[in-house]
Amino acid sequence: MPIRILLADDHQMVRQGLKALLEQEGFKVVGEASDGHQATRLAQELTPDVAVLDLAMPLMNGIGAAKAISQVSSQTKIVVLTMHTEAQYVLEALRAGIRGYVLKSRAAGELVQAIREVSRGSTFLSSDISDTVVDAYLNKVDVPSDSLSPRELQVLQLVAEGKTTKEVASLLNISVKTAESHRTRIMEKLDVHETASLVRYAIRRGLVQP
Amino acid sequence: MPIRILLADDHQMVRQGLKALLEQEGFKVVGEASDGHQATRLAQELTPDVAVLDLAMPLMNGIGAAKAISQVSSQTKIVVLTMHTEAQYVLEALRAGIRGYVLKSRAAGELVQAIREVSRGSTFLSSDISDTVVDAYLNKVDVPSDSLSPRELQVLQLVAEGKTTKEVASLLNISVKTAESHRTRIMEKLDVHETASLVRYAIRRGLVQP
DNA sequence: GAACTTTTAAGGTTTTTACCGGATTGACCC
DNA sequence: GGGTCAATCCGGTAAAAACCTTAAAAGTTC
Repeated sequence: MPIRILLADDHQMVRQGLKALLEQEGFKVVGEASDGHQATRLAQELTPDVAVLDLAMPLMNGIGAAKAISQVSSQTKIVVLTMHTEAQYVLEALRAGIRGYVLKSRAAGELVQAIREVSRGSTFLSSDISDTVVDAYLNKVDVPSDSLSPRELQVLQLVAEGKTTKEVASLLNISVKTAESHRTRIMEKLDVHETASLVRYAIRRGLVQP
Repeated sequence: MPIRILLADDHQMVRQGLKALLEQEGFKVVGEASDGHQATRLAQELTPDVAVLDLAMPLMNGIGAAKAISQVSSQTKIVVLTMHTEAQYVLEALRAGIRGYVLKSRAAGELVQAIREVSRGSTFLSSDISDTVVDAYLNKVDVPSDSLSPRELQVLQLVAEGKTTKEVASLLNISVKTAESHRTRIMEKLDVHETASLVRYAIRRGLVQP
């Protein structure tokens, strides 16, 4: 029985390419998503063996999606696929319980390997990444994790994507007033006072792409 | 005889995926590059029928590579592949003589179609691209300049730094209304509709730090 | 179960933006 | 010289968004 895969990347063309590669390797791509929300819904519906998630996705990024998927489909293993080598991203992913971290700049064989490893309970990190992690561990460089709650991170990402408060509210199924409250609290916590600073912060945190 | 293609994208994994897709369609991928310099060298050496170039590449971006390739291999037609829908990217590409502009967010079929069109001398633009741009291009109307005026750059930077319109006005010794109209004009030119997008654009242009 | 954080929400006020308009200047073109 | 056009400047009004204050469930921690 082939390994069943959910593929999430915001670029359809990239997804189709990866799908072609994975199916050549004998995997079965059972679902495709272009944002974190969709990925979560599909994971719940399909309970795939492995979810391959891009880190940079609209509405909900890869880390958020990983957490959400773990809740709705605990047997689904997660592989993150990204262009980012920085320790900050890697460590955040590891803290979120992600067991596979693969760079888009590497050969497709690494993704294949990662999927095989995580699906049998092991871990896989692209080779450049291992050093980063080891270094960070040895030096005990604890990345300053912001004190924002999950919901706040979600709201922050949407704001940084340019969504109005009204749109944020509707996307999260909460009232406009609640969305405003989240936003206010985020600004308090970060001690910033305008949207522009929020956007720059979100970019530094890797929640959205410049 | 199959259409001979040069594929340039800084992510090997994406390249391999696209290669798989294109070869399924009967194209022949004769070369792969991970930056603009390499793409130019390979184009000179291989004289492919079509070069598919990512816009965001290290060392030399897609536009630069397109110009260089036109010089060293004039019969090579160029298709740009990118995630950017904003008017200024499209216009810059069109001015550089690029005849195919395809979004990564669209289906792979669009890339296939684009390659076929440009290789027989026609043009192809992904459908999501700003209507005004397409209109302007197709009607050969004078292409609206995407380049921001000095004043507009100044305003953009201040906005991206988090200054309120009121502050911008006071810093530049103009009325709030004038600052507003500058900002409106900037947004028109860039084809964006919220502050967040302005901030991200300013960061990409290096006007402000994230 | 007391203390705390998170998430939710509302009412009232202030600020900002969107959309309409116009004026002036300077550069460029025929 | 007259026409055109982009850049810069400014205003009014209506709508939208943000801000301030308050607060109540729900969940966590100790």
